[in-house]
Amino acid sequence: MSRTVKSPFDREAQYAAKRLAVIRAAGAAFRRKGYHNASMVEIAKGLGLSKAALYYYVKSKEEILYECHINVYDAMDGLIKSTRVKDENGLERLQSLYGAFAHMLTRDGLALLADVDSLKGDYQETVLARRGKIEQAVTRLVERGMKDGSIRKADPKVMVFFLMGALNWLNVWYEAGGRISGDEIADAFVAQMSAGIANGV
Amino acid sequence: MSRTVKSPFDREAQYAAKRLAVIRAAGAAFRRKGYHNASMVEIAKGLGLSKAALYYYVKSKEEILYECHINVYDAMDGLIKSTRVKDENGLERLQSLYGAFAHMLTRDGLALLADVDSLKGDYQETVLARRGKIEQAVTRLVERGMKDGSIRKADPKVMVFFLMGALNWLNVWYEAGGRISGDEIADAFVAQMSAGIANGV
DNA sequence: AATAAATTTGACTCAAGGGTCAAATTTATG
DNA sequence: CATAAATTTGACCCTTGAGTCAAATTTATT
Repeated sequence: MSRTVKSPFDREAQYAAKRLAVIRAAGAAFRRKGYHNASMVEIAKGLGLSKAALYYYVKSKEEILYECHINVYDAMDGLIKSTRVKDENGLERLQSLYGAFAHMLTRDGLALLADVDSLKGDYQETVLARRGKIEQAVTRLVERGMKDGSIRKADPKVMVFFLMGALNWLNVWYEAGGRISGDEIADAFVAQMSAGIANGV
Repeated sequence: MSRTVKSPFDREAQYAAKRLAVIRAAGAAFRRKGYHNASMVEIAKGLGLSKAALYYYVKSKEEILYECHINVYDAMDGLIKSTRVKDENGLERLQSLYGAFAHMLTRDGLALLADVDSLKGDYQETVLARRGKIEQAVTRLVERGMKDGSIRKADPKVMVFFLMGALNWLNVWYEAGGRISGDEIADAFVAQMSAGIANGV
């Protein structure tokens, strides 16, 4: 029926959607087997395409990896903004944000990849910069909490690395549809995170 | 001088020492650039050798990666044994162990590598099994703590993954000789770990 | 149906890097 | 010193996998 929508927008949208599908599929493969162990042919086959077709949507394998990273960081940036609530203290905000992170990472499609080393030049710089931004935002929340007394005083950087580590590791062991649901993970992570840094006074 | 010690032991010891040096150097490179981005030629050059010489000490690149993993797990097993103290509750034991882990990982030479996916067959199975053993040991401590009341009740597995994540991430961001010392890291990690899981009742 | 644009592909090129080997070099031993 | 064993190497082979391209196929447009 309305299969033939012809707005000039349609073509681009179609292309963008397929491009995204390529990136998602590749990302899943990267997560499962690692960047270098997942070949373009495999990824293509998984989508019912030939390798050459992938290059119609994408410039290089490295670009795919780059996009995978950026997609997660975009999502995280979004969560940082959306969990910004006026009348909450540092700890409360961090709880919302951390829970949102955990929740997002347990949904299919988005995963924190480890292979930053496989990116070169600008790609790597940009990704590291983006990751740095996220860490900064989290660090600011922690510092805020230390000031308002909701978080105990300690080295904020180390605290944040500790917390981000748990998130990064999440994508290594967690598999969707397993014994534990994403919601449960998120709750457990928030609990453990906040107990670890809350001010016990 | 006593440069010419000739016990039949000497030759083997020499060989073993060099072999270990190869594995250490490779491990450092793997950590810095990732398994696939560190070439055998590079590793060899770093040791003032040719690539071919490496193969006198080692069967394959994969074997090196395997040994790197095993070395860490051996060390961890050692720490598990040495921190086993009779009259301590679960939380106290876990504090000792976790601190020992963090301390070890901030010393040069040993690092938790991420590239398990690059191992095939028995290599991978063994490494995963070893990692599993470590996680089990930690999980047992957590469960013990839940029974003796020192650790709050929750899903032990998730708790442990959270904690192990922080350790795994450690090797990504920590660089020896930086702003913070290994001891400080260890202390901070123990504090945050135990606050996160301690029983607040 | 004819034409043009968008997709897709098979077949190919090419570089990188792991691994091998016979020969050279160093080190120890009678 | 001569001989043997232990190390090391340069040159080479070979597989894997990323990326390319002209041609084929599918999808829209007139």
